[in-house]
Amino acid sequence: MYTIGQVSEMFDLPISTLRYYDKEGLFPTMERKNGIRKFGETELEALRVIECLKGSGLEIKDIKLFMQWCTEGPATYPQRKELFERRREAVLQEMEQLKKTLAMLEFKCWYYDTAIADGSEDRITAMMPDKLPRKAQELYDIAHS
Amino acid sequence: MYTIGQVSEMFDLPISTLRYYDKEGLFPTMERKNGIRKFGETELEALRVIECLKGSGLEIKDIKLFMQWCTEGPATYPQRKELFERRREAVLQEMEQLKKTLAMLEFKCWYYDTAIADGSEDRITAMMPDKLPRKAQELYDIAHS
DNA sequence: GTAAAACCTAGACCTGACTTTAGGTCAAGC
DNA sequence: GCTTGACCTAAAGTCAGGTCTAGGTTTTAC
Repeated sequence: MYTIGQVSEMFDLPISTLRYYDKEGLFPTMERKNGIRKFGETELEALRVIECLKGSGLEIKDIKLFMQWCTEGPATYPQRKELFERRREAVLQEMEQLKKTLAMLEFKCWYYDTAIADGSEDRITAMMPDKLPRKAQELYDIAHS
Repeated sequence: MYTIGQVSEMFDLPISTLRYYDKEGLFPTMERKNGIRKFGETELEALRVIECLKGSGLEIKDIKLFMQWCTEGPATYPQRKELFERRREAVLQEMEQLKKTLAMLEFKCWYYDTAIADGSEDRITAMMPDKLPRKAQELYDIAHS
């Protein structure tokens, strides 16, 4: 069993954030001793899941819902499974989007490298949008797809 | 030249958001006619860059700074290049993080699939943390790395 | 030439996710 | 037993990124 301060160190999260999560109902079965929170294995695993679901773009109030399901036994396994399935799809989409963002950023890196070498953007703009060097064209096409 | 309503449709962004971007200084050279905004090619390209930089996690006030540089000619090419370079690194990191998130989500999908089949989590928890089936173990290890 | 649709501004409001503050309680070391 | 550090609560404050409102102007279509 850990205190809030120990958990704060372990997860590198401010104590205020842990208390906020608790207030929002993210640790529905956490115990206390004289008012002081006792974080057990359940809460540490909850925190791992919170970071994961947050990273997938889920809101706190929906994470709370999941934590609630976890207290309701096997009957909620299907809901929980479906939640992770949907988050998985959201993350895959986000990754696709990031690939385009990355292509745009790399295109812009090439763009400014070239502009610096040339001293102006004139030569590049004359090549746009479809007479760029192979590598640059590929990035441009991904970014604008 | 386009009106704010046309641009709103083209980019699927609320008109209020375009006005907000303008107020925040993201279109520093936009023209007006009788007070009415005229979006030109410069502004459309600015919007593409805004979406890209926003997607990379950059804040509006920093995007504004970039747009400012764009009005200052070739002297700011190096800053602009460096900005894209840094955003590129941020996005690569974000992608790494998302891979872990995805592994966790897929692990949890497997977890609940198995729990549903078993009717309880007992058999799984007995296998944790390092006696899981190969595929599940791989996901678990990535997620907890 | 007039009505409706599309535009404008300033400023208030909203949401999510914290963070800070003020005032108090608990526990560990001396 | 007392001080100090770690804990507690409720409630207010913060910040980013919008969104909405009220009241007014401009453009477009008849």
